[in-house]
Amino acid sequence: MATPEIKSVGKAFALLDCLAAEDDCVSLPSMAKRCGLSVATAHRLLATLEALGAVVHTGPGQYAIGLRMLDLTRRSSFETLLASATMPILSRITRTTGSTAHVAVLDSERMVTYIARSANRANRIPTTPGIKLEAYCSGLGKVLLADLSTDDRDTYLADGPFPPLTARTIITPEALDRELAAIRDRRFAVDDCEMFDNLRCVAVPILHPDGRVIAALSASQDSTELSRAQIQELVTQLTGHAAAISTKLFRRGSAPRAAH
Amino acid sequence: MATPEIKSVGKAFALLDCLAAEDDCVSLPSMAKRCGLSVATAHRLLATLEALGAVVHTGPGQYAIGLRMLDLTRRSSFETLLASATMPILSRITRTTGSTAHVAVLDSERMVTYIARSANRANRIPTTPGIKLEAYCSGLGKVLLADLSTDDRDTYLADGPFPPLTARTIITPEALDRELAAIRDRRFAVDDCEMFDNLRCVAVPILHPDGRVIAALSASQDSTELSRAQIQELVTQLTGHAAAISTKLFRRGSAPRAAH
DNA sequence: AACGCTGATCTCATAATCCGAGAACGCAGA
DNA sequence: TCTGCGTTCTCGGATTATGAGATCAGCGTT
Repeated sequence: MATPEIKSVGKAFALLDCLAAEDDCVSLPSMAKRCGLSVATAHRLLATLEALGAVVHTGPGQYAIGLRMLDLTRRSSFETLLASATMPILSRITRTTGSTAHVAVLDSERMVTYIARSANRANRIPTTPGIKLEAYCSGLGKVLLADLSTDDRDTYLADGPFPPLTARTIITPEALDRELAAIRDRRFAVDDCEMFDNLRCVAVPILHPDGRVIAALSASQDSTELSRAQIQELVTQLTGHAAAISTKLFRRGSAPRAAH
Repeated sequence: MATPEIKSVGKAFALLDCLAAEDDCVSLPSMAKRCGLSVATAHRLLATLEALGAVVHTGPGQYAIGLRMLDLTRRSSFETLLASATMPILSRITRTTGSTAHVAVLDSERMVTYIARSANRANRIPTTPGIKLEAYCSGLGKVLLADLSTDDRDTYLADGPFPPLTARTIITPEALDRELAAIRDRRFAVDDCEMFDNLRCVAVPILHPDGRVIAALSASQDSTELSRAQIQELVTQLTGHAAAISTKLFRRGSAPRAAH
């Protein structure tokens, strides 16, 4: 049998969810009902959470998330979490395929922010965590751009320019727009020596459960070591890893038990 | 007997504390030891937290705070928490003393940011939540300035100027420095019609358990209704309320049980 | 290739912990 | 004073958590 779950902890988080939901302050009985708990149990749990500083009881019918919760997340951010969650997987990709692997997100300026990487021996890509590079010319960037809203994408394409970094760089807004549509269609991007000569790269999206692209995962290799024929297999592998990352990040097991 | 605490929840938070502590990733056995838990128990709790998304197991010896924790605190901030925790107390102050009551913090520009207020009927003070006013001329501001480090205080005093808002406003850096020293000494500030004519105000610090001043609490009244003789009694009341707020915010009951 | 290490996972009987209905309480407004 | 709402408490019964140790899995070493 799988490891049994501590039910009290799940209930405590159900209550915390209620408090974090839009309505700022809720009463104990209403939270109890929403979480399928008896009033007595909800009270005990809230009293415990309050003693721990995770919840503050500010008055009748008023509970709120406490300072302790803020302290616990003070050193965390989506980026650092993504980095630590993906590092082991990046290492495995490098080990099994010989590629340099990257994870990146798109910032508000439409630049690609590199979150983490695992380099192979022949790595030539000058990425360090936190560095920002142009989006239009890399596999990661194109995957991330492909999921922009139509408006945002049009703005990006109109803003240009897209200077050529190699002979194969996509440099016209029209061609880039077609490329992004193709990427949305097949759910992965290929950078065929568009950023560096002789460097091929495959990138796939990392998805939020709601379908949004929240990050991208890529594997790069010298074009002498990654033939076009091998690309599809690499895509399959990366897609699996991307799904694993998504699962790891968003796993959420707390179906509120409906009381009789 | 007082409400019994759900022990599992306390243990879960002890583990979360380990993860939030400086060292980013720790192994299960080391966390178990640090929290005084058996390996089996720690494992069960971590598995539960992982299923809830509160913790991510990124690899052997690597656990980290999960996305769920970020989601729970997304809508919270110290300021909103302070506001909801103090509102009921501000109301009570207004009810029992007839004063207008305020809570405020100092921002990075040394301006007083008003967090919450409860106005009496004759209120003339134009404060709304989030508004920022000068610090040198109010009770709240002076309490907050008094706790600046010597360097920061000197910088503030040197930066000036301090334009007079009434005939009693403290306008020279020397006098303000002396006033702040006196406030540190007696642990409360009085604004004797320094900001508005005929408006007296008493302010006390709200303290972090480590002694730092993190916010201030004030009560203001028309000088015809608050004689200088009544000030000391008001201070006593406010001090009690400030201590109650501090307790409410920082309560922390999770002594890790030392295993035999 | 077998070894030893570290960390993670599982098993199971024991007993400690948690549960829930309902009653009582405190407070505020009608 | 009465009513309503939200909170707090009580207590026996049983679900639930506990912990030592065996097992498993991965990795770097001898």
